Amino acid sequence: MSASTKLSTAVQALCVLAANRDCPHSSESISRETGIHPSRIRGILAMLSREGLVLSTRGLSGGFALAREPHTIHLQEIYCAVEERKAFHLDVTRAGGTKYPLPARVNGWFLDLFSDIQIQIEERMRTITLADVLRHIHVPQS
Amino acid sequence: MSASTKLSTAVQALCVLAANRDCPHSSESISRETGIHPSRIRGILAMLSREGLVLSTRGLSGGFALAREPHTIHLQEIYCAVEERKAFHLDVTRAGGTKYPLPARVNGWFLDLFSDIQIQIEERMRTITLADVLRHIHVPQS
DNA sequence: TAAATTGTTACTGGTCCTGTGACAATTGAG
DNA sequence: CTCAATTGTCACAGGACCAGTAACAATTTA
Repeated sequence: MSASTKLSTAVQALCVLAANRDCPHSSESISRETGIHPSRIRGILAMLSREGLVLSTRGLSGGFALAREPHTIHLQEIYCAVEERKAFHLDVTRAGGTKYPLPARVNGWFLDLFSDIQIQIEERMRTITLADVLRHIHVPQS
Repeated sequence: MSASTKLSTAVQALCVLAANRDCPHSSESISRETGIHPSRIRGILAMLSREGLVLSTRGLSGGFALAREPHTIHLQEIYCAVEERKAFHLDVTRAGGTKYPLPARVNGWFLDLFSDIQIQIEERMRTITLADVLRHIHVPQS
């Protein structure tokens, strides 16, 4: 698969944060709106926090909040924060080496093609912001 | 992942078939040139055979051969013959239903976006033929 | 009749993802 | 200060998918 549910979970959580920016949201409260396990939400929002997309504070009345305006948060950032692997990649564990020149050459060609496609996809995702998503799914922004 | 090694294996096998079109190639002989297990090659070439990309004959002096000219075989056909899953897809096992409207809406939006990207990728792969691959990896065509 | 070959199935092992629980670290309230 | 709430992180089990391999029936030719 190209995109795991992590990406969807991240966007859902960001939508919750964007819907009400007055106070931080706990993983519990986000879970109540999405049905996703709080621990999972914490794990994914921690990744977004490391990339500076959300702010997190511990302790009483702590929680998560958007770090920037929704129209400045791009889908590509969310994707890269959450997914380690490339969107479009090829498993080339079999190097081939000198014994089998054909697989080495074919895999090399594929790697070039796929990294090219990868760039195309990321460019496309860079044109979509969290504000666009909110508009499309009709979530009122505060 | 987006593309398994099946796609690479399929292209490698097609390159072997294209390099010498005079006689059918057995899975054994293709294995000797690629290092891939004969059973795996048979499985993948059976998929290509079902889609009409290669011809297969059993029995003595049987084997596999290209069904069409290399410049009429497009990468997109190979891909679709070999991969069940979409190149760019999202696991949306969690339907959400009426209890959680947010995930349902976000996942629906993602499905639209991804099928759009999928179309882009397939269009790109439709512009690449087996003959192009052979040229790029310097395999002489007979 | 026998040998060679494909087509298909089953099994094993590995990797990744999801869901879940647990607990230390941190922070604010009283 | 003490305690409760919260994040950050780790560990574990279960499932899905894939690669690699072996085995065997079906088919075809010599």
